[in-house]
Amino acid sequence: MEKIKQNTLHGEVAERIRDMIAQGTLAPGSRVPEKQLCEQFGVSRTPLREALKVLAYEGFVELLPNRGARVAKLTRAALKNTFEVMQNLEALAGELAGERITEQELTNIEALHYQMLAHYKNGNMQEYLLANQQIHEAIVIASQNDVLIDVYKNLNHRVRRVRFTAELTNDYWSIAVAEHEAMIDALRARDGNALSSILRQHLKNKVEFSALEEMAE
Amino acid sequence: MEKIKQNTLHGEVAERIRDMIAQGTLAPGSRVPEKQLCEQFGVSRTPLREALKVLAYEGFVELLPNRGARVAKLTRAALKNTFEVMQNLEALAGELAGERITEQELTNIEALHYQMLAHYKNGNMQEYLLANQQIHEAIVIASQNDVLIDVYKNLNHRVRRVRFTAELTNDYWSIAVAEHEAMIDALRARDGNALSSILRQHLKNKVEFSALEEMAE
DNA sequence: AACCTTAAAAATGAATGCATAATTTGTTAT
DNA sequence: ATAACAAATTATGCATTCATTTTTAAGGTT
Repeated sequence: MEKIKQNTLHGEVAERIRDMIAQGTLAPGSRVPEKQLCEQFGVSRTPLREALKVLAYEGFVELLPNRGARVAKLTRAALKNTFEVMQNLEALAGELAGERITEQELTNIEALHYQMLAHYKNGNMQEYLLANQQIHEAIVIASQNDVLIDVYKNLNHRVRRVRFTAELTNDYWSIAVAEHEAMIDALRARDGNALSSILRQHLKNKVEFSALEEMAE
Repeated sequence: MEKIKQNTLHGEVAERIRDMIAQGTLAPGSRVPEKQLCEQFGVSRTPLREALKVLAYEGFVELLPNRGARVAKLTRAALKNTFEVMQNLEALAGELAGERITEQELTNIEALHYQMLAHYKNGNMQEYLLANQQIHEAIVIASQNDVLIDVYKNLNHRVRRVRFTAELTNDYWSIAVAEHEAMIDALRARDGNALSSILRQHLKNKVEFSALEEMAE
């Protein structure tokens, strides 16, 4: 995985810790050992602690006074809540994208869509999920609302671990693909309202059928 | 104003800086002088810098590598985007609150509502806006969705400066009060859908009529 | 006088050091 | 043997210090 070069040390450290949490190297509920991570990253405690403050506000860890940081548990309730919000944000994004999407963005999403279809035909679920994810992100970006984009990305970050470990049943998979077809149609027609309701339904199905909530403890 | 006791120094510092930004003591676009603030608060640079990392994530300041922190400008576009998202989040909150609000929460909101009406009758705009704000927050809390609550509070924080400097025209003010009446009715009936659409309209009106977007530079 | 170059000053980013709180370990008493 | 207490170890929170970068200022050149 190519890593985006962060200008700041604490930013780099935060990114590394986020990865470790997403990959499960740092188990949920476990404490974050400052000293050990410092040695591992070859940095002092100052930038590491700064990174922890940021991660705390992003919801990746929780800070207990005089007890350091613990990896936040992604409880079932938290996952449900996060999806509930993301669902709504994507619906808003769709609505706005209908009015604001550029030709180039549309072309790009279409390309991703066809790639995704190919992965579906090949039964390649990992690649499918990746393209799928990129399409959803692209729609959010097409909303041209920076605040929406930021908030969405943060929430997406928090749940990315479960997003890519989901198992799709064949039945649901075909439904999802059909819904994606409808999304593309709505985008081409610049029909924000249609796109919005398709997205809302799509994400509701996703949570229901892919048993995403089962993935949290 | 009573201040909530923060356990951590950096949390306390962050709160103080937020206030300074909200009150305009730290002007938008100006740099945040670490040394000066350290002396003023009587703390060292470490907790102050930790606070700045948090504030950057919250959108109050922006961090430039090797150039420290600058107070983020609340541009008109950013304000518009923020309201766009908040509007949607409140609509979602209303929908959920319809299903989930507790008796006690409802009673509390009713009480706030009557307080607000009193301030309206007295023409006390500051107090009105405060009660208004508390009602909106209470509805969001009644959604029982912690993620939603967190995101909403953060966005609300960012725009609080303009929220309380808004000037309401008498015409709009009476419309707003009527909409609030409808909100209370919908809540009492536990009608999430109705509440959701009332909130959506209410917030759209608020932005339009109170000329909130004019308040940003 | 305006502009560029260069040196001094100030500010930032990160490492280290110190005091305090929490955790672990070892001992003793029941 | 288990539980409770106490000492030692460890980790955290904050202050201080050091190195690097940026900003400011001065002096010289055109």
